[in-house]
Amino acid sequence: MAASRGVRHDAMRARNMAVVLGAIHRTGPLSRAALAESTGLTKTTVSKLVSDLLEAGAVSERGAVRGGERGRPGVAVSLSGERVAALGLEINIDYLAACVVDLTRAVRLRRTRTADNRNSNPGDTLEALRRLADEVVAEAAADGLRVIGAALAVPGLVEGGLLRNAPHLGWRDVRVTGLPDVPYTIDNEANLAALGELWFGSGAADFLYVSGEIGIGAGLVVDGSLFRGAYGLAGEIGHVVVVPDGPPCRCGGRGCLEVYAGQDALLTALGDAPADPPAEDPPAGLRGDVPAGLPGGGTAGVAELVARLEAGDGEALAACDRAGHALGVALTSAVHLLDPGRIVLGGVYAPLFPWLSGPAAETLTAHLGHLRATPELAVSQIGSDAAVLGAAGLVIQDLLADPVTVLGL
Amino acid sequence: MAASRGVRHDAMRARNMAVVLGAIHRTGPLSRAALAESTGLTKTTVSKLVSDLLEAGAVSERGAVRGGERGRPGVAVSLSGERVAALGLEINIDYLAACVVDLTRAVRLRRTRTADNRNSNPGDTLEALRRLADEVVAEAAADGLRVIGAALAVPGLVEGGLLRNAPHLGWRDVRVTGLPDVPYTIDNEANLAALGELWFGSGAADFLYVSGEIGIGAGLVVDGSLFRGAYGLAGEIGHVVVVPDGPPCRCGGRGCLEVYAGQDALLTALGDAPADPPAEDPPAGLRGDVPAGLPGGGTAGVAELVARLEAGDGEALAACDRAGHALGVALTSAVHLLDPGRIVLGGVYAPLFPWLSGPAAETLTAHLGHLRATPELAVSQIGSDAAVLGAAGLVIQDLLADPVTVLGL
DNA sequence: GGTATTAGTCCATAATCTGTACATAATCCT
DNA sequence: AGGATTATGTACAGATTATGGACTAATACC
Repeated sequence: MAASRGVRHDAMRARNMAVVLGAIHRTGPLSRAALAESTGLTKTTVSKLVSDLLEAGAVSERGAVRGGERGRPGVAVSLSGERVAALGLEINIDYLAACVVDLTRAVRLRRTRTADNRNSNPGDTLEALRRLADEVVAEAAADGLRVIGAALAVPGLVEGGLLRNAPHLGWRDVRVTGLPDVPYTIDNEANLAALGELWFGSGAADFLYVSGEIGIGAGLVVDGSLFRGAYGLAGEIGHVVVVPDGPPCRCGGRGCLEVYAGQDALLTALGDAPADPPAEDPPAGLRGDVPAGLPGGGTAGVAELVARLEAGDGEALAACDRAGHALGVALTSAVHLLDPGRIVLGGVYAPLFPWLSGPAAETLTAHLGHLRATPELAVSQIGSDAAVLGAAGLVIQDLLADPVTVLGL
Repeated sequence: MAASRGVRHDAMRARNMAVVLGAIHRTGPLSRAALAESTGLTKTTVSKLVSDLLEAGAVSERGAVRGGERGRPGVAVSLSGERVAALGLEINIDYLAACVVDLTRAVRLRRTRTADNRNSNPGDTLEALRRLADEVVAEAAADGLRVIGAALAVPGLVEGGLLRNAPHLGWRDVRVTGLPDVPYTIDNEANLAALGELWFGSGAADFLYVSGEIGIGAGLVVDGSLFRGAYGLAGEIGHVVVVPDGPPCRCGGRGCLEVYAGQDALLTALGDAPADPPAEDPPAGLRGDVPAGLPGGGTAGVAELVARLEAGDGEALAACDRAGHALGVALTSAVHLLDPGRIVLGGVYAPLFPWLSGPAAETLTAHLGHLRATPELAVSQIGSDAAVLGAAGLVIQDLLADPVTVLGL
């Protein structure tokens, strides 16, 4: 626990600045008088703070606000999408992505480069990412937007600004450098995807975002903020135990969710590579072949799976059914332990949602019993953009939380 | 999200008061000069704040502090255990408990009344609790201690200060009233036990406290604060799925941890009441009779179980082994989802620790594979007092977090 | 015993918010 | 149409709290 420091007048002012900006952000355009009302500050104080926010380009005046009442009309103050923006970046297994989001969380630019980053050289990949970033920053500048910070999503474990381990990239202990000259942070892709769903998705403030990819990750958002656990490793739902004596998983354990509902398990329905022998003695409800399969290959495979499902292919439907039931078991444990508000399925689960959600919900309801209501199962609204958007959103969040520091007021 | 309010000078002062008191609490006796150094405030400011804390009885001067250095020696300022105290209360299935803890977190009084509160009348039980509370408050007053707040631990679901449902007490929607005339809060027993372990136990700031009782609850502490989930229902480890098609649980689900490792399951080893038919088709590693049994009866049963274990009784050892393995499976899921720092076993698991921890750790390590190191399994240091102590500790915590409000400075 | 050094207090100054007064701009009413 | 009414936003004096340097106090070193 860092020894907390005393606060001075400037901290009080910084706090009030954040309170005013936060009120504008939450409630939408407000007059100075309404801001004074909702924050408990006086009109005088609000006026001074708003004038500084105007100067910094964080807010703008948008003509009169009328409530049909008598008296002088107020001047609406709203977040300005014209001056400052955030840069979101993502390195993933088969692409690089960048986006620019303005202060109103409107997506202004989005750019993706396909690239095979499996076992790539970090230097080369980062150089390509830098070019992409420079490009979008320049385009944003042409729109009058100043990028005030960046965040980078990576498919791996991040600790203290250092990418410790990204198995699918084959990277270990990589320090990211050479990005555009703004403050930046780096975080795990699943975490940022959950935040992306928070800020750009359905708008709920409490949910568990479950992202099916090669592995299966989850990010828990409680009251609008991300739960990370003691070491930042929380949400590893892919290795929750579904069957204690199930087939071995690549993690070294047995019967993990990933074995039943990972991308590879789903794609074995395509008949590509039933690599391992069938599971030994799986209990009822999870019977059937569950090879710890080999890749059916990227998102193309998922598109083909969806095509087969739509065509009513029995094998494909059975694979989804099996995965859905396994997901339901894992979600039962997750609901009891994490108590999420609702459950959002993203990643490859988003296109498969129509076939997965039924079995998953059924199993979940059966196992939850009467202790609590079954949380709503919803599909992610933003699909594969979740992580980049979440990264940009994180920068915006930081700005809203402390505008004085971020904007140098 | 409550609209956050602007802060004024008094909030700045309140914050600094908490910072100063927190520094004293964390670091132990400190001179005013050292406080100024560690908080970043000036000596003048610290002096004024300390003088108010002295007057309120929160801190006391304890003679000179010498570092062997030259110059005028500082006056050590430390938390005062002489003036203010907190009241912890607990209603449980077979007893009522109360304790008084002073500001230094020293336990000054502890009192337990055995009482059968199963399906009791809330009014009668609360009246008995009030008498107990009045008694200890009076005794504390005789010691010069002013009780500034109380917290009550109950075995049930609490929402907004209201006890929504306590199945073992047979209470629903009870509002607690008539306690001594101080501010009080009410919270779930497992949550408060976890906090008790935080403040009165091993001193770790990150852990999952697992409490075996009739049911099995858990409280997750991350960086010194409790994780509650979206609706305050997090940590229900007792109904994590261990075997998807296991025997039915009283919750309506199947194969929950509680079925394998609850107090009743453990006590069936005593041969008291194998009430239900044996489980159908449990997979290897969890084979054996696992009746969703009836009570073997209170802590007396546990004492007998321990006696048999010490005597090397095969049936008892097998029950513990089975429960330990099931616990290991559930903990695997918990570790992946919650990422706790370590795992502390309490409640009836504390006396059974020598027989449970081996199998549990073995299963946990096997299932975690190489993804992460196995968290340390530790035994709770405070046993059955955890919840009352946690309740009192919560009040102390509130005081330390905001001394101005709590002490009326 | 004198000097250096550190602790704690005093007082003038600075930063920020509050509260009242006032100019401004709209609607309402006659 | 014109004045009354009402609400917005700004100006200025006053209150609160922290800062910073000067000053007193107490101890160690020489």
